[in-house]
Amino acid sequence: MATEVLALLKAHPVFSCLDEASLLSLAELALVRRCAADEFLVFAGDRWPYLFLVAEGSILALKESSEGRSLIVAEIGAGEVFWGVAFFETEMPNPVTLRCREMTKLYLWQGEEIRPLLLANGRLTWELARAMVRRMLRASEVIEGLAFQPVAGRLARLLLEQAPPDRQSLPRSLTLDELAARLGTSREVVCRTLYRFAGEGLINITRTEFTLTDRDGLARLLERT
Amino acid sequence: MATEVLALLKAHPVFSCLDEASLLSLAELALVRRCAADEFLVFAGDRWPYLFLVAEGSILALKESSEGRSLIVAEIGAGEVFWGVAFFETEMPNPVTLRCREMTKLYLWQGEEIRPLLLANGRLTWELARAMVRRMLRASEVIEGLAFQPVAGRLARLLLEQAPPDRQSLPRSLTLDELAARLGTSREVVCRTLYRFAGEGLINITRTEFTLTDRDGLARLLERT
DNA sequence: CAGGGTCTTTGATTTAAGTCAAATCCCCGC
DNA sequence: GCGGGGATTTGACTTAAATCAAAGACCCTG
Repeated sequence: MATEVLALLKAHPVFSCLDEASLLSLAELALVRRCAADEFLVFAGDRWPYLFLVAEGSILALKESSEGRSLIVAEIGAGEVFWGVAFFETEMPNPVTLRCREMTKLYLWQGEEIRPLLLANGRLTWELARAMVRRMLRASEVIEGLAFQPVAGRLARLLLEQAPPDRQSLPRSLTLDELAARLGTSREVVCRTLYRFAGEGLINITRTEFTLTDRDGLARLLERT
Repeated sequence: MATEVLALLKAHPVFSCLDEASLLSLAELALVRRCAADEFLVFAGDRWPYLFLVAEGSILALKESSEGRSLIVAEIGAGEVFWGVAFFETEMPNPVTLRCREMTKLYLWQGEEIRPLLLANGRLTWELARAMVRRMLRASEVIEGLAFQPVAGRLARLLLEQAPPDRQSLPRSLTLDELAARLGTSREVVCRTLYRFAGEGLINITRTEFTLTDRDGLARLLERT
């Protein structure tokens, strides 16, 4: 089955720089794992020294507060790489919990196993560093939203992101609780804000989908950053 | 004057892994820059492809909202490295503004100049990646604070961090505005919260310093994460 | 030592958002 | 077609925090 990993590696911006031999040895070192929806990969606070590549499904990186609220900080979809902090800093506990959003298949590599490859291959490590920077940019957006934007602004942005730019409608695939976790608020507030948008003619709400009737209006809510 | 850079590089966890020759060529490629207090290095939104090492002074990484509020997300002190996003992702605008907190001297390297060194030297790139992970951990704490903790909790943490663990008192070196920017709130709220702490017997306030009279009490404010 | 400027403190008010509770809706399997 | 369970919606209430305004305190300079 090494064929699948190999194909994934070859197609991936981080790994595609490797020569055939390195790709093969990487493929050999890979561990496979399948997780059911809602299954946990790591809990925040655990040490978890793995780098991984999602083959199918997707994984949520989230933080939980002791009062039971949670905040989703990233979604790692098929074809993307992510890592536990301990992959780099061996003794450090992970700052986020990783949970599968759906049935997910992933390949992982333990830190010590592939460190030699990284140390020997500057290009690979460089590409990995770039992937890290891109994650950091995302974290940066989260911080900006939490610090400067009211819930309405964050919700508007989420709606705009989720709806494909060409289409105006998006199916209600996320529950209010999930939306709330992505915004860092509660389901009630999300619900009210959605209906406020509807009242202002920005969106249309039906049981099965949202329709963005005024993209510019939504975008205007973001300007106040 | 290449001696100073060289000494700094040798002492630094990221660069100390290099051999003498690489260190020398790095030292030669270094640009020096001196900045006055409050001088800006980059504005958020600019492209800025540099990696830098602070020799003296310190630099604040901050975000600003259009309403004039600002949030300090990191402080880069003497001996530490940091980078503009464009150092890794050439076309990306920087997510934070960098501003000198005081008279600061730093050495910087332009992306293209030292990329060959990084690509050729996996160990160096690896150590840089680790430095990135440590910054990411910090960002993660910021997110957690903003998402789950009230201002009081964030302030308590800041006080505990600023006071050396052995001493109980810390000079009031930061203005209320600076404190507010570190917490993501306004000076008035910081002021009130400080006096609330004083009223609860957690700290003592004088014009020149704070005294932590009840560290455990402050720490208890953090548990509610 | 007077005066301007910055920083701090306090009060009054408003507002966004969190919380608790309850009603309703809807999907699904039996 | 019926009942149960999760998800949604709405109302009422509370609270943390933002905002606006103004008064003090302090420091430096001329």
